[in-house]
Amino acid sequence: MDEKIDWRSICPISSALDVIGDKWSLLIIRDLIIHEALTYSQFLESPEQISTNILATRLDLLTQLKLIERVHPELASRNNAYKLTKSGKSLEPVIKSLGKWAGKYLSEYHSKIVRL
Amino acid sequence: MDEKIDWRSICPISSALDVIGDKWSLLIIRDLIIHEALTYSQFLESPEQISTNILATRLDLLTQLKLIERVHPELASRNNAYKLTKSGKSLEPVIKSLGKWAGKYLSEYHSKIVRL
DNA sequence: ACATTAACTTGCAATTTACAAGTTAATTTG
DNA sequence: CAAATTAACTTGTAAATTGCAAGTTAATGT
Repeated sequence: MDEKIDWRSICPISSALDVIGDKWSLLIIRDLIIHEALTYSQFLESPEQISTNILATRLDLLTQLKLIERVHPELASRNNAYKLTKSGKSLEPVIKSLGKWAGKYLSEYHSKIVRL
Repeated sequence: MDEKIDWRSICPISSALDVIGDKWSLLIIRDLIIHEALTYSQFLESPEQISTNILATRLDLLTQLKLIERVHPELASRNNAYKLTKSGKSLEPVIKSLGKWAGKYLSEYHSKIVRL
């Protein structure tokens, strides 16, 4: 599977969204910030309940763009966890400030939201 | 039009994505960071070419959640621009650091991307 | 060696998005 | 001030994406 991205413009913000502008990609990154390394089945345990086909295509795309990689690139995929690359790790401050924003400004609409 | 959000979990990151986890919402915010205030037609001029129905539904949702508001709430919609609220404005550092990330880590895949 | 399980893949229905065209009310123009 | 224009949407429908259930395959455990 070799996914090509259709870049909408030269704007870096738009380009970031061309890659991670969806409801799932940043949750994968979030899980890897929290847990350091996770296998395919472990991603499925997150409370948001991603479906298997979406998880597979997102892991592929994030791997292609080198936001994540296998812990043991030389080995077969079974029990071979994913971890963040430097690129993926550098999204950590973005994701954390997004979480802080949400805790502050969305709690009015979502009473159970956790505030970091 | 009264859109209800289906919050996937209590996680603030997940909740942020429930609202702005798509390819267009943050571009609307981006345009308002750059231009301070924009009308419906002016949003359509951005290079990414959002379609009219998507723009209308996103403007509604962002208005409902008070990330944006009308410049003149008391007047009719024609020529009545939108601007950021405090909530919307506070996404500015998130969006800018996302842009910086993209300029640095996506230029390898998107040769024309602009680096901030 | 046999059963189980992890990591996907596939098929299809339900949603969402994209594109084109149409509607309505507020200006602007003659 | 009547007619033409335009801003701000709305609607219809095709295309693409997502979500759900089930199936496949290879590795591992018993």
